[in-house]
Amino acid sequence: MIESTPNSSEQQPSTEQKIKEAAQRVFTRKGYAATRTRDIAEESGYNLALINYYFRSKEKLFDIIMMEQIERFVHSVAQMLDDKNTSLQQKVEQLVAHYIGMLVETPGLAFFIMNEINSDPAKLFSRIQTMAPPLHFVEQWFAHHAGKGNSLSYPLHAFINMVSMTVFPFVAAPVIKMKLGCSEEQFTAMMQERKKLIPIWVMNIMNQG
Amino acid sequence: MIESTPNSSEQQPSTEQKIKEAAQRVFTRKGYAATRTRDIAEESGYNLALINYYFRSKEKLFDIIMMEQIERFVHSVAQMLDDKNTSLQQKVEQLVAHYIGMLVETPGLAFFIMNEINSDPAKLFSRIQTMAPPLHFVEQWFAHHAGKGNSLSYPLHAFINMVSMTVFPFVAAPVIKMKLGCSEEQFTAMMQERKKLIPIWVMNIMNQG
DNA sequence: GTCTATACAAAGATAGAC
DNA sequence: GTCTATCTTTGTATAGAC
Repeated sequence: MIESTPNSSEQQPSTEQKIKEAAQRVFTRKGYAATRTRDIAEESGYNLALINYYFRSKEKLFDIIMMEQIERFVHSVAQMLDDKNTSLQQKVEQLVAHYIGMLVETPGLAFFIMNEINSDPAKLFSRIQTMAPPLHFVEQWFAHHAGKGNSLSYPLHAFINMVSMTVFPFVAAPVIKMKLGCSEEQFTAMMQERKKLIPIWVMNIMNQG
Repeated sequence: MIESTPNSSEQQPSTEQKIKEAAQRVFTRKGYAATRTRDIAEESGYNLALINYYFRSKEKLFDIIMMEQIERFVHSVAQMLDDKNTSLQQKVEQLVAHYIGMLVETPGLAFFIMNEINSDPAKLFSRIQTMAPPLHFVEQWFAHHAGKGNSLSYPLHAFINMVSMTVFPFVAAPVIKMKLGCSEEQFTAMMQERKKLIPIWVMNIMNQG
């Protein structure tokens, strides 16, 4: 195996790091399939062989980059979801805002995750599983439904709705932009509106019998 | 260019048609990326070169197959959406049920559409555009919001919500299945439940101020 | 550890014979 | 229209200089 990069608090970025950053730029610009390992080599300023030396394959390199993004996201969210001092509604508001904020800033992330989910769900799932300890949010979510006489699956439906309304617009973004007249700003503005609206809709759905 | 297939009401399937059917089977079974043109050749009983003779590339062949599926779907929906004798709520119920029904029966279709949307949105959009004449549904949708003092973008939000809640679960299906314990039947049962629930949620959202 | 050059295999695309 | 043989691109791997 390859020695993991040692330097974390010294010097400038390592070669490995520079390759990763170059790869991220190219992948973001052209997408996975259209990116050739030779493109990444050129963008990084290093040779083709170096990519293979550090990361055994194009796919592994891609996975590493995107998994890091997902991990950063999950960690940042885990903290807010485990806060004992916020109400369920506040958590929903924070979660939705956080999701949308990240997806606005990281174009292609939603698409990547969808791709991962559909090509190797187990890998992604286990990776996220280990990152997600029991959360206060989960308790609150189910407690909220407890007294309502809903079917057992209702909390799951409500959760799926929250994620759907938040994430799906990004997956369908190109089509929505065309409807709005191809403007990136309009799309972002609409998603900002949704930061306020989605929690209202979600809470309403949760309070239905 | 290649001569379009002539036979529509005579004889058995043409070679072109047989290749298309073989390709559909392989694509459905293995997914686009994992399907080799050689697999399709073998499945069809013809030679590798024939595929290229009829459809210039693997990608074009795939596009043709999936576009045909989408067209079939859009046409079947257009009729119900233009019906002057059904209420808006009835149309929503029909639309959601129809979407879910098709996605349950055609695994991978949601994923394909998502991919199309993100790789060449214009192609897909123009293709669907030409298929969608002004529909009674659209009038009813906006009329419903007219007197409500909502923001101008609210009808769009409501529409996005409907599509999101309907389609997104299929895109995220692998993860949901894992949560439910990997059972295909449970997932389908859940989507059948949603046929009834989504219209309720959508109408509630539309009736909010 | 870093890099150049090169080899190799898989898979899509094509030329040309029939 | 159909097939065989071949070309090209691209991901991957290795040998060897420094």
